[in-house]
Amino acid sequence: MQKLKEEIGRLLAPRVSLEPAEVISLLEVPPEPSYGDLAFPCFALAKTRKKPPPLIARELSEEISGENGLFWGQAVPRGPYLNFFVAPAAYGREVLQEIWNRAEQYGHSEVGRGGNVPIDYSSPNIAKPFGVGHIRSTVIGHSLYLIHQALGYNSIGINHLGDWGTQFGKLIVAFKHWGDERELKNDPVNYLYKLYVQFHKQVEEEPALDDEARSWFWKLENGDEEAVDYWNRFRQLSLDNYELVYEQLGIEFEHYHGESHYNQMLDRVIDIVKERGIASESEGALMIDLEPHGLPSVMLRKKDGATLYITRDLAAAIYRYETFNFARSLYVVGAEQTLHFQQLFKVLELLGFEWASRCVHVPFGLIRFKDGKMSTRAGKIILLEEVLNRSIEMARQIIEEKNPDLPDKEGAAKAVGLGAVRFGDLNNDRVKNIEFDWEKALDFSGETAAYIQYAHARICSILRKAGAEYKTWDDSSASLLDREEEISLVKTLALLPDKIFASAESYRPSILARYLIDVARDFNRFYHNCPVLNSEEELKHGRLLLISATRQVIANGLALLGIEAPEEM
RNA sequence: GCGCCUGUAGCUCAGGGGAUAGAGCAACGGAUUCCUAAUCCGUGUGCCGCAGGUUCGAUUCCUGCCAGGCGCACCA
Repeated sequence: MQKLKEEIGRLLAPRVSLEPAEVISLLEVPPEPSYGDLAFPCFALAKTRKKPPPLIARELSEEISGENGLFWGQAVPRGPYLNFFVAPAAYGREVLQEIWNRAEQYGHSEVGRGGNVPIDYSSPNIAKPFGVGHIRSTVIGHSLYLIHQALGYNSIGINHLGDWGTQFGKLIVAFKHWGDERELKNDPVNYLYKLYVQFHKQVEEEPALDDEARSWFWKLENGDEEAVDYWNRFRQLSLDNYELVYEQLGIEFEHYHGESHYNQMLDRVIDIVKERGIASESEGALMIDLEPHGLPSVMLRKKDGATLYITRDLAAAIYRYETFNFARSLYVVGAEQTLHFQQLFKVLELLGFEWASRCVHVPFGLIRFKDGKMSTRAGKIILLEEVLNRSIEMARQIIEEKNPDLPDKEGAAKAVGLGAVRFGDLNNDRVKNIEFDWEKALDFSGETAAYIQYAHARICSILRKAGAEYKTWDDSSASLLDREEEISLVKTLALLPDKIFASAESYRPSILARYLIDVARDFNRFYHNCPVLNSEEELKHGRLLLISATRQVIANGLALLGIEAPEEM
């Protein structure tokens, strides 16, 4: 599509006294394929030419009627638009050949120029179970990691574990009051979670527990041996549990720098803030006044000397800059923390760090039940493990029913089951809240990962049956694709690079996810109307090249969403 | 009270100054001598939350309002 645009740009630019780049940026895709493939709107010319746009469109079409386009067949005026139709032979050959040549690299680029992009994602709170709420950060973050990598950035996955803070005081108190060593050994994470919930129930009757918890956290921050000992055990037990989930999801992090990692930097952060004179003491606490900037003030140090979340986040931000000198620094964290990040970035700016503008909060909506928000404290939560297992089980059942002779049922069930869960989090705009619904989470029809994976598997099946002699590039075969279903599929395949880029620039993997649905839909229409293996020799070769390119696009796209593309299912 | 986000078909959601506003689900009806029917084709539905404003043109941009969600100093 890019070459077509460039050609139109060169052609039109001198006739409308604009730069080719300006013409290209004006081009749009008509709402209806029958109107054409690219449209040049003439509204902008109306003022300078003092003519109504429809007349300009007609005149332009006459002016260029003698020109022969390489990639466009004809240019037809329609109302205020000049509509260009692609020349199927040249265009199809061009697109398919690019995919053929670049293969796994198709859609990738070097725009990132190796710039470091630390991505803070997943980042669960230690000693709390990994619920479906965390999966959004994990899945979206991981996809952004892969997408940035594909654009030539050096992605750096950081699991900013919530392994510090008052919650550890609470856990220690709960464990000392009600803890049972045997139960802890048995099922550590769920047991710690039980204690956490119990603490919050009990504190309503015994408010003193809160003070006790605060004091234990104070001890922890001051290196009390017993406190540190508890902390170490709770932390390690939780980590072991998370790693099982990450392994299942195929995710690895470059760094497991939790909040505790920044403890030794906190004094320096406080010093820097004092040096710049933006902090002040208030009722014994250290504050930064953000009121002049339209934000609530933040507290860096409590009156008892303990630090807060934002203090550690400041340390983390500075650490990331000093370590990675990043091109961008992403925080894939829930929308409920938007204010926190506004405050964080504002403080960085007040500290005079020009790189503050390169820090980006990538927020996402909550997962909710029909009757309200999930809450770790209240024990209202669905475990991710359970969702993943049920999803895989459901996929297994469907395979048993539809394709009982499949050789690798287990592999396919895993790919489809995990893909469904991931896709559910990726296909809608991330800022919207999601209502958790088992039926929807386990539905494999319609706009789902399975729809895309199925198209991929069907293509693989056809390619397996085709002889080896078709596994070569052939110019003339690739030029034969002129049916509507073929052209429309080719045009969709041409969009992958744009979609990957757009996903990165807006930090929205949903753009890529939705695009892959379009690819699969276009393929299915083609598949139902155009026989491949039963076609006449040269056309058969051309169609094999087309579906081979389609397979490549789906495989490349799904890979960037972290979803497997099985060859059979 | 203040701030941020959301409001599009019965449901879940795409789209995003311009050409008749689109998918999936659900409902109903069709398609398999043929490459896996997890598919495809057809049928119906919209004060694009409300009211103003900018514009040749607004569902899209601006302002106000309404509704829902989230957040607002010793949690993370």
